[in-house]
Amino acid sequence: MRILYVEDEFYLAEAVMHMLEKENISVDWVADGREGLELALKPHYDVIVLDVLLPKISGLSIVTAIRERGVKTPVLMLSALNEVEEKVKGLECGADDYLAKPFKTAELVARLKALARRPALQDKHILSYGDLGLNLNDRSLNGVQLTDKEAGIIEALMRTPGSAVTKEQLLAHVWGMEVSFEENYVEVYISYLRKKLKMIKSKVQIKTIRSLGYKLCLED
Amino acid sequence: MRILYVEDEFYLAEAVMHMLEKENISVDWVADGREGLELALKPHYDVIVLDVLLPKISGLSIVTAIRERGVKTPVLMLSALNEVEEKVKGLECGADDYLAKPFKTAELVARLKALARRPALQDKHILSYGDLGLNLNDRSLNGVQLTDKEAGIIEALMRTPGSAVTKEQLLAHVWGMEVSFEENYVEVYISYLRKKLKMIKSKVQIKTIRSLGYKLCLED
DNA sequence: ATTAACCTTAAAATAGATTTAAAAAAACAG
DNA sequence: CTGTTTTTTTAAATCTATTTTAAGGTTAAT
Repeated sequence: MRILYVEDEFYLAEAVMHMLEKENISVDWVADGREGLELALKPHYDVIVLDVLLPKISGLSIVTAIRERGVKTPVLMLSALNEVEEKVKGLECGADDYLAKPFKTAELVARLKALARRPALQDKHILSYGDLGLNLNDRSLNGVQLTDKEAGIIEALMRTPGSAVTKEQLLAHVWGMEVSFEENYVEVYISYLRKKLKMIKSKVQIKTIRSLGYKLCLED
Repeated sequence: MRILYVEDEFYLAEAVMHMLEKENISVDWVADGREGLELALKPHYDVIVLDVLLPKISGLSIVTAIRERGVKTPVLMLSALNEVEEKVKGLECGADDYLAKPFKTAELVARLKALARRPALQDKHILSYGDLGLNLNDRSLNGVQLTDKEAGIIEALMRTPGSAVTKEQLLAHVWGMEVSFEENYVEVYISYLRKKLKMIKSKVQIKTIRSLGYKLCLED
């Protein structure tokens, strides 16, 4: 099992890492919120453990941010005992479990195992493919805002992962039946989307299949 | 310190009571939900400890019921490890802390003391997001007074942190179903609220998602 | 090489959002 | 009750993001 551990108290972090490694859990430790967020966005971890109070970006903000971008890795929050409000907020933000400080390492291990075991929670308003997460609630793709038409196109592509979608289908899905095939709406919006995918630095690409349509695929 | 302990597992209850009495905590133990509710309504206790699963009336229902009747005694919920949904529900219902089973008695004692120590929670309804705190009692946002409609709008946004709320939802929430979509009430009040957010110098912003609605987000 | 399909871009048009101010209604104080 | 103040509603002017249109450049297939 591999976890990401974001914690700014050095001695605590060291002690915990030592114990976890005995349990055969490999730990990536960072002390800084910003760095933590960056790593948390990668899909490498079985569980992410976040301290609530962190330099630069709080643990709560990290959970919110990664959940908005469709990252579903289980999150365990750590915080000083009795900060009940923090706890509630943590769970509301999308954390999966909570542990009050100070804690027994044995309990941490038990909870980590429980979290790692459980089936990846799927959030129904997030559609994902590769490293992309489309939030249908606020029309954002990995955090960047899409317009109505952009979201319509990428949604259609993401709902049929791997297989091609014709231009006519896309037109029908986003603009409705009545528009003529003459218009180049689809080409224009595919171009806009590719620009945004590049901006996100996604590994997903929109591949054109000439005289047929488009499909999503992974780089290479 | 005196607590009410509602628990249907006899052997667990006995063990816990034994430990707590050593700590000089006097315990009233009942095994039944209905009886538990009756006692919980009395103001005799420093803390109420509730198992979630109980005969007749669940722990969750007990919290809801006593909070509705204005009882402010701190509540600690007990439930099997990893039932995260239960946990969230428990806290939403008005419980103050949560402990997963199985637990170390030492931890239970620590949390009981923490709960008993804390100032009687005055039910000042405060909703928070980022650096904002909306006081629902006097309709003030970080000290500045809001009007009825302003408060209604920001409340709806703050209750779904991070996710978008449509204009129709806002209209329905603040003005009721019957108003037509033609009116620009929402736009007007969003404008007023932004002015007040600026005045407060909050880091929270109201982001518009064109043709969809609004959501709260942090600066940047 | 030719041609049809596709890509990109930028300007024009539009739909939707913002801001204001004034009128109407409601709340409040004397 | 009456006048004053605050809040809500209405409406119009302004602004802006998104969509549409259009045109010239690029690519791939025969």
